Amino acid sequence: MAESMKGLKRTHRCTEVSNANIGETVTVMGWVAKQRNKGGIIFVDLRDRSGILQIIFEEDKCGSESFAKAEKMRSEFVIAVVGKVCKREGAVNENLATGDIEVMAEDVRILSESETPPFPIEENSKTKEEIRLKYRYLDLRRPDIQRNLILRSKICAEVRDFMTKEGFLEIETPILNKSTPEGARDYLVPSRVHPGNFYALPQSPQLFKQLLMCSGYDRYIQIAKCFRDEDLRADRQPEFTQIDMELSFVDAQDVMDVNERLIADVCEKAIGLKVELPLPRITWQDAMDRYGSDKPDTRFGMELVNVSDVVKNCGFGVFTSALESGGSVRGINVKGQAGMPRKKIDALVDSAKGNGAKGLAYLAVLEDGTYKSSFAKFMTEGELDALVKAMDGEKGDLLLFAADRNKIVWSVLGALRLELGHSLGLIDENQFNFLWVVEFPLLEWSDEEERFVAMHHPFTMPMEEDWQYIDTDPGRVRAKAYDIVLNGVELGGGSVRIHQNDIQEKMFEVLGFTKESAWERFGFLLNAFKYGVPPHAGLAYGLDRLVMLLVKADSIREVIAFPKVKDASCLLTNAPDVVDQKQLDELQIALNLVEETEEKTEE
RNA sequence: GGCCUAGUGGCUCAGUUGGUUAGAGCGCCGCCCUGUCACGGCGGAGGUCGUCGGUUCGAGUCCGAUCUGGGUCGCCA
Repeated sequence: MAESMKGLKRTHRCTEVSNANIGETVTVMGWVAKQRNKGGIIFVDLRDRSGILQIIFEEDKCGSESFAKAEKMRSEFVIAVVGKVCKREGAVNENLATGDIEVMAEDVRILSESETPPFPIEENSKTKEEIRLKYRYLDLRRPDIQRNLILRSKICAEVRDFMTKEGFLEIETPILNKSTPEGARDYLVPSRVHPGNFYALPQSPQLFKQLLMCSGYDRYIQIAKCFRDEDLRADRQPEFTQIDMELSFVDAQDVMDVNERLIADVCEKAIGLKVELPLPRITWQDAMDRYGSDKPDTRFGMELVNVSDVVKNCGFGVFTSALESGGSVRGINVKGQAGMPRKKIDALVDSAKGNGAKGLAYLAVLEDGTYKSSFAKFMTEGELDALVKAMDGEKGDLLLFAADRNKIVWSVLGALRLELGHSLGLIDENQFNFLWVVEFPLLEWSDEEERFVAMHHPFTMPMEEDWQYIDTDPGRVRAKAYDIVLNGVELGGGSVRIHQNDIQEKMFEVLGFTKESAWERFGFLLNAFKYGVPPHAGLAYGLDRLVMLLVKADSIREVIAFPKVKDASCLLTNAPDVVDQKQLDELQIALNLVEETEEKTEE
């Protein structure tokens, strides 16, 4: 039976009670984590968001009524305890912050009883995520999740504090927006007042923050909810949070400078991590050439080596034909793995194929100096020696090669490098390697749409020295865009924006927009630019990813209070769900559901 | 949409080439216990093996489909 807390006021959280309070009477409230009944004495571990405090019940101290309540206490009962803080008579518990004290109960109330929870409320839960998310309100009681969310809150507070001191203004932008269907799929919201018309939830506050620059707010920041209707991943949710910013009268250097200091400040205050500044920088081209990725994990080596020149005249057709069709041959040196069993190598080949490779060539430098290789018979000894030398191959090394279009070679070897880095234990989990990737290509060829698309977005400023190639060789033009990467995860990205009409119009033209369609979609921004627009630049972080990495979680769901599962539904609330016909009628929406077709009859 | 992976008491798992009544730890319930903190002791309850279909004398185990989580590719300007 639930009792009232009338007349009681909590004086401390559990671990706020300390040695300094010995002899004092305190009132603590929280959840029963554990009850240990020794017969004449009952111990209760009381838990709240601060941690655990031991309560002790003895009948002659607390009275028979309270003792009877203590006897019936079960896990997750919510109780209030009034009692005296004592030094422990028994052994000290080194595992608890409050391990050398306890509260001798004098009065107790059971504020709320609890059914037995479906899974234990404890750290390092091994419970399936499905169940954890269904009972997320219980899962969120677990100390490690609580620490994650508390740290997340601290990071947000620190970001606001730091940025405010740097002269940034926090300004909210709308959630109900105009749909601009370039980029990710929009979440649409129907309008009751304008039947047949839809708002879109923001994928990011991009255009609004640029408008704020037009309006003279100079330095803007927002911790902004964003929405993208795309498939989920371990580090991707359909709704997520950005630390979004935009600055006027700055260049890329200024943006990176303030953000490095922000990162260093937040890391130090949140987890006591000292980040050395300035952060390393690498061009996009170097990142691809060395790591096969535009978000390199630099915590280990095994860099890619371009051996195209070495093998261009060799007898191995796979290599030469890749080169003839404009591709490259590159390799990685897996140190000391020449003895890798055939089965494992085959698994690597399969995973390379999964990433788009037609195959994967290997060469093991055995301890006796001979080679074991999938392509040795196609090459002369001299060619093999030259290749091994180019790869810095020593006795005991395993060399892996991919030959194809650059894009495929990079992605195959980049993925392989990461896979091997993890499986061979080459990664120091305590290392935090931040770096900037700069000078991204402005445009990217889309096979699907058979045109160039913006790699970042259509408002990204090209580099002056490359702008001359925009007509003759658009793929060569680099952008004033930068990404910040931590341990192989893209933490954030941004760019200097175009503020000149002629460049913007040219961009739209290159991207295949007609003048009309550009104005239809972005007219409000282009109009604003007619009335005096300052040069501006910005950046946005994925807050969830930042927190995830700082707490060393392996999924973003561990740092989001109520995340969605793989198919973007919520196991707790069962959203999304059907709605009443009445609601649809009001919106004048008729459903036109496509029936599941059965197309497995023939054969 | 593709590929990979998991589903067995409340939780986490084991379950051999298909073979009697499907086991363990934790949790839960009852009794006992005045210094426990992974408390301890004794006793007990609890499972149509995700679902449907098939093969078989016989299916947790084999086959097919399907559902539900997770990872990944596509996708994410």
